[in-house]
Amino acid sequence: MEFLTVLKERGLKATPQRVAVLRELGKKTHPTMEEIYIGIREENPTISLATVYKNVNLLKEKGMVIEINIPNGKMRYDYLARPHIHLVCKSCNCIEDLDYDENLLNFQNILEKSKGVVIDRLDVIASVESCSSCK
Amino acid sequence: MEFLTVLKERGLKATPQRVAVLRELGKKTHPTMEEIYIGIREENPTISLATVYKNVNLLKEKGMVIEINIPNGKMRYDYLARPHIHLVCKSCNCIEDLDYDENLLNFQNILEKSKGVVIDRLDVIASVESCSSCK
DNA sequence: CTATTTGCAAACCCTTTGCAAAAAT
DNA sequence: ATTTTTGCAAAGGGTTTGCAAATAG
Repeated sequence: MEFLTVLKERGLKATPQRVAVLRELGKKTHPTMEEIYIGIREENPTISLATVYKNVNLLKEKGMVIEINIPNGKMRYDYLARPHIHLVCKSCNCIEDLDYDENLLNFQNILEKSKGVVIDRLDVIASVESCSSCK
Repeated sequence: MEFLTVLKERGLKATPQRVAVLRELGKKTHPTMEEIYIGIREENPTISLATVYKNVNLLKEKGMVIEINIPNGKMRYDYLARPHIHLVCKSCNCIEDLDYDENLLNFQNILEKSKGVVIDRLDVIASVESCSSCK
């Protein structure tokens, strides 16, 4: 299993609960804490919500997971394979992952030069009222 | 006063508390709910925190105020004169407003065309570890 | 005069914490 | 054997709500 290696690399113990959290986050669903909890409970009915919180936060600190802070919505979480941005639809609540494009990289470079800073993190959330999959 | 007109246009009553909320948000400080409350109390010591919440949320619904959802930080609010993006510094907690540039507009256009959507809102938050004003 | 808004306190999330038992290395 | 992690229940923090009194238009 890929996750076992990834955890070992960061010096984290591979408990069944932790692996389950990673597995849930690995699905392309961008779940909330609650949804991760509910998802895991189907296979591991004894996991506690507190454990989910602790693990997601730990994985976030280790840079393996990011928060997606959707306008007027609950916090969602995503397994971070590589940096990407999010397209969220207010009608069907779907979230699509998109790669950075050239324009966004240009934007970032110009900003870094003009302000004399190093951008550590660029959160981009594009919100639409309805998308192609919800009509 | 500008705010009185703006409120009237949206059919909202111009209570002293509401005007004070707008005045606080008009400062370039990107305050939290608590900070708005504390700021107003200096002049209007009887305002309640609940009233601040109610007003900020109402102004948000009416499109006069936006939330700024900073990674790992409290929610901040901003009087929305015209759309802009935010450069936040983790060291000094400052937030600088920046205008959209050509690259960002290109990015938005391309995304709209390729996905067949209309972007209703584009939240861009660039985070830096330290900025020019905090060394 | 009527509809909205305020302020208070209680209720309501969501999230974190302390700690003893369990599990991983 | 040592350190980390779990699960529980309680505490914490921010936000919302219900309602009577006050205020704006």
